[in-house]
Amino acid sequence: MSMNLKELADSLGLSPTTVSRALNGYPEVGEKTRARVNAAAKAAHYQPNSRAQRLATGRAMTIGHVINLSGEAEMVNPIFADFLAGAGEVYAREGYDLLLSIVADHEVERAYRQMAAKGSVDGVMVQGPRIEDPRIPLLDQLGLPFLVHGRTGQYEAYSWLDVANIRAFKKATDFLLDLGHRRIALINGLEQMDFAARRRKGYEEALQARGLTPDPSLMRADVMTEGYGYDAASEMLDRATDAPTAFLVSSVISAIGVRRAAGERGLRLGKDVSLITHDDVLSYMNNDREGPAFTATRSSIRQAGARCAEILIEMINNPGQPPTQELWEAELTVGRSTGPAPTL
Amino acid sequence: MSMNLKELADSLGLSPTTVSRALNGYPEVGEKTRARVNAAAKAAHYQPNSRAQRLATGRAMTIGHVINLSGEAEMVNPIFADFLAGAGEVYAREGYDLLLSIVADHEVERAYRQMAAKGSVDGVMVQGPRIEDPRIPLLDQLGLPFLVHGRTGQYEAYSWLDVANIRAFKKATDFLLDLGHRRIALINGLEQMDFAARRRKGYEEALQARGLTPDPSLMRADVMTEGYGYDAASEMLDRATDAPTAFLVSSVISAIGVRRAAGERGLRLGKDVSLITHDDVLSYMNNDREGPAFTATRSSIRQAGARCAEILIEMINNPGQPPTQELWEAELTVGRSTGPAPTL
DNA sequence: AAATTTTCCCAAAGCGCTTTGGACTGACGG
DNA sequence: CCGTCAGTCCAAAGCGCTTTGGGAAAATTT
Repeated sequence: MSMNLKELADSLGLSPTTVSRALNGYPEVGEKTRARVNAAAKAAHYQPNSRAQRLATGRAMTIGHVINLSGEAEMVNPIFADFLAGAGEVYAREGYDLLLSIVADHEVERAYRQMAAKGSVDGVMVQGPRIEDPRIPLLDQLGLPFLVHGRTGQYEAYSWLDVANIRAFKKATDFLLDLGHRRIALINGLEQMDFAARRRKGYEEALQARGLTPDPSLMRADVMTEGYGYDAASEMLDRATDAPTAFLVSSVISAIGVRRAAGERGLRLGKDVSLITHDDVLSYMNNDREGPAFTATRSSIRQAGARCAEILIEMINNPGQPPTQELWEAELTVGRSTGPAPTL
Repeated sequence: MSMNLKELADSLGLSPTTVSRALNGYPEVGEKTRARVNAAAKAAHYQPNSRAQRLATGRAMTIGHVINLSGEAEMVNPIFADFLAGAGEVYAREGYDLLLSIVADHEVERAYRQMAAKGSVDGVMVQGPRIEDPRIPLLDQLGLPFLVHGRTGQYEAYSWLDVANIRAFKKATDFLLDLGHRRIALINGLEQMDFAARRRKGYEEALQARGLTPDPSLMRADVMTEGYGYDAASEMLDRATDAPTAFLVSSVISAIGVRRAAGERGLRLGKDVSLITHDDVLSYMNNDREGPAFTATRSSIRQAGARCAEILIEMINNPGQPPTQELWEAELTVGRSTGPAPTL
């Protein structure tokens, strides 16, 4: 057991009250005394017991992240790791702990209710919102401060940070159209995900603006694994007629699968077939060695995590403010995976 | 604010003592009373305030995971997500919270010291141990129960769970040798990592057992990104003489990079060049659609996470026991990425 | 029927902090 | 010289739970 407040106070000949106030920067304590206390605390490596501190202050100094395993395979979305890294950095700086709860879909509600009832967090971060996401009204009702990374369709008054998905995918589609591509496939995330719906919208709007009708047979939606990208691209590329000449992919991981499918068929990326992917700038999937391999709409998930953490802490410290909403643009970086549509 | 113990007790005409005991299963309470209390607690959705509970019991009911960002790029190792998913499931089942701290290398010690001093965790999980890992003596000194996923060279008396890396890579190398390969490249993890050292040992032992001398120019060690696998394989495959005919890779992610390098050169996996990878069975990198794409030594990181959590909780509940040590075998599953060595 | 034990419950004392409400200085103005 | 007022410090009361040490009633023994 390490030293506690009372022992530290005794060793200084002061009361716990004064020592506590000195350490927490309250004004009712003499400057020489404060200096003495700080020195002694540092020397003794004193750290206030967080369990006691939390009970006394009524604050958990903890932010909750509930991550739901998606699909039957109960997959962990790999972007969570980078998002957490960004957010965790800010939490540490601000003295907050990060409570992580990884649960199956049907356990999510219980996890939030429990966090609220047990008082183990001061606020929660919501990731990967659906178009209609029950978590938003739930958290509203529970009175737990929360920030959504992404947006959801139905509600208005909540705080969020999102990338401009519609504009990003519109821009990407325009880029491919300008290169002469007309049959562009969309390898998207699950349809109920809000970001996927927005990206599809951007894609469709760009096509329609040029008088093209989106072809449902070129649009796929699923959990974005490597295998999914491979399967979807394989099927499309093997078509006798009307195979796509370009792919628009929602994740670097699936893009790798698309590249594999193309490679196996002897198709060179950027020559025989083009590909643009959304790039979350995942640290272990760096798309930027000697120039980006994939042309991509990019927006760092890690920076988003950091900013989300800042906003949420701000919300917790200043309750009762109107919602914060922040929209980030994704930039289109041209890599080696795009080129003019092949002329037959 | 939700209901607290005192209010619940008042509503039942009982003392907080009795209600607490009833809920926690102590024998000093009548059966009818206990039933009444449980019913009322359920009806009121009563959940004990965890801040108070933790202070009173002196237990944090929390396990700490300190994840260090590796390398200059401060990368998040993607296997953490799956490991956490496995462990998190067990924690939830056992009523433990998961405190996640993601910090740069030089902050790791501070993170552990703080957890110990502030009493915010009952134990910690150690991942990715180095050959000489300062965390082990540190945690020993701090008196914090800990479990290591992997092993470390220098110490004896600590608890760990590890896969038999030497045997796994020996088996994989033998498999390639049996196929006639003689120039086998090793695309390994960072040298200071214990698992990487063991895998190299297995690889070298297998070669030496056949009278072959390991060729340093065919051995690489780095953080296992996709780009690293691509670069290493590209360089080796472009050699005018003595290019490898097979690759042994420590991670599916880097294996994807190797595959890309081979593909770009028109080399077919399993025909022109062979590849065996270690497969942590990451959920979003499924290597098992219609038969495994890669021949692999596999061991589920997620199952390891779950088992690690069980062991650690066991250790926390029964202190003073001798260390638990568990060694898992990795199975070699044959996929489509291996074939006989090409005859020139 | 008295003595003992068991059963079931409660009052009160913590857990280690923060925070409220004084109390005691010395300085300062009238 | 007394009253006022900052300036410093402390005692004590929580925060919401668990746990120790009884105590009264009921059950059992003698």
